[in-house]
Amino acid sequence: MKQQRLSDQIAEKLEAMIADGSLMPGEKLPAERDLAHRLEVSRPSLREAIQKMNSKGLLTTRHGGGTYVCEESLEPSFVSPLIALLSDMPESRYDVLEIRHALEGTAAYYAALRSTGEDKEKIKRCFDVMIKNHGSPDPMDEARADAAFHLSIVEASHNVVLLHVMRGLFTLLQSSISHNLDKLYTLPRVFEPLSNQHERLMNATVEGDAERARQAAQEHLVFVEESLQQIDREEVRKQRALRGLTG
Amino acid sequence: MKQQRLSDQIAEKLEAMIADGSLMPGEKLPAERDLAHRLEVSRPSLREAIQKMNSKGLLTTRHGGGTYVCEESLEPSFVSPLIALLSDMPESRYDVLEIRHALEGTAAYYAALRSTGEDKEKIKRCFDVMIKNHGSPDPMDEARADAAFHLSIVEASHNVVLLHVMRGLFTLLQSSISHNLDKLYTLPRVFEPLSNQHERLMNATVEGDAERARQAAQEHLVFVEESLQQIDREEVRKQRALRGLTG
DNA sequence: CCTCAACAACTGGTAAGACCAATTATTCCT
DNA sequence: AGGAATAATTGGTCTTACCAGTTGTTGAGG
Repeated sequence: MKQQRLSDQIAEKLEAMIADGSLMPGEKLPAERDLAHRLEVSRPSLREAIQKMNSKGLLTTRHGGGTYVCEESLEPSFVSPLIALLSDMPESRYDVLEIRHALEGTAAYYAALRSTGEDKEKIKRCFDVMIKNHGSPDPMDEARADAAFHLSIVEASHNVVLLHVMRGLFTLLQSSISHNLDKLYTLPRVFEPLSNQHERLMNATVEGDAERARQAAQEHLVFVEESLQQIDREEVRKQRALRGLTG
Repeated sequence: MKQQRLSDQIAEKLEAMIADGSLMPGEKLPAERDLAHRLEVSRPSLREAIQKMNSKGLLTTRHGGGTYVCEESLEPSFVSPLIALLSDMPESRYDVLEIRHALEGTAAYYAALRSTGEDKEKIKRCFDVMIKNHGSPDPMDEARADAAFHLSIVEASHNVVLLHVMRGLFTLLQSSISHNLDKLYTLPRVFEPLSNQHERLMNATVEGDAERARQAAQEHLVFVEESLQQIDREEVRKQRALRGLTG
């Protein structure tokens, strides 16, 4: 019937890259000249596309600074109102874990079925980074590496909606990590089994054994949940001891 | 502290002219070269402004024909950009179903364990509304009632994060309903089993039988997924037949 | 005199190059 | 080592030119 404007095609391509996760929220786009050359279009055409996405709220541009994928408006709509809530009631962390328990099994299952060679390499890379970051001075580094590993598996499931949901959940978790979650990464007796679980999950996924992958993910989450509960219980005991001393 | 982009200033000026009636809906704008000269700006800048207003739905442009003020525009369209992105890809409906498949089972499970008497009453009310709305002139009514029913169960699971996630997913589903999803509610041979599944899900939940509730939810989602695939296949076949007639 | 096809003059679409302005990273001096 | 001047990078704008559809005119043929 008709041919689309070039700027529309460009915008569409960029939007698809955002939707399928190739472009992360907050990520910086290549420079206009660079990107125009790589997409084999002129700079004005690329600019028109960027302007359009800009007015849609998908990109933000700072003069001399660069163009970025907008993160606020791309946040899954459920996270922002929840962040405040989550820091007020720490027990809702278990709510997040319940959801992960349900979702990560499915993610691992489909990742085992659908992952490409590229996906598998990324999963292995994330695993290595996670191992390397153990014992880092900042526990957040380890938490981020952990999240990146799990998200690489979600990405390999090739379910774009799932990817955005899980990203939102991890954002949610990391924004409230200061409570107790960081302890999970520092306790030595926890790290060993955690690492083994991660390895089993990775192996089952890259080998394409869907059922084993789902199983591994679920066992992992059960362990995390139990460990957290234990940490919380110890925390409560410590608080009580302190109150005993002061009162 | 302004330093507004020139293209934004131009767009603003044009929007003001539309707002105060200087430019009537349907009216043709001067040619780009002409207008650029009259506004004392370059043509690329003017074009960027036009592109932006184009993506806002304020202007329409026909190659070689001219640029016109859109007659009837300004639908609210205040959905999140992410939702808009994902709505454009029809296959994301199946992504949503995969996630629901994982989540609703868990939701039903915990709803059976944790729901209060008040929760159970609300679930029953939503079920009745759903039955009553069957055959409504607007299929969207039925879709909304369906969503409300499922959300009432999620609510009864007393997992606030899960509730927010599922709300987001239903928004996503409803925003892309026009594709095929509405057919799901209109086919008579689909309604009966759908209704039975809903009833089994409700009964298991209010009776507190967690495992049966999870089972019912999962069977329901499997059925929905299969039905949708079948509808899509029929749609493809119909399109092929049409092409056969015209070609 | 009317019809219609070819042509000419718009109009928007794309491209390339140049220069300005703001930001960011680097380097050098104190 | 700290901070200011500077160089490199990046977005913002302009000019020019040419391509591609649309529209209106014109002129030849009925």
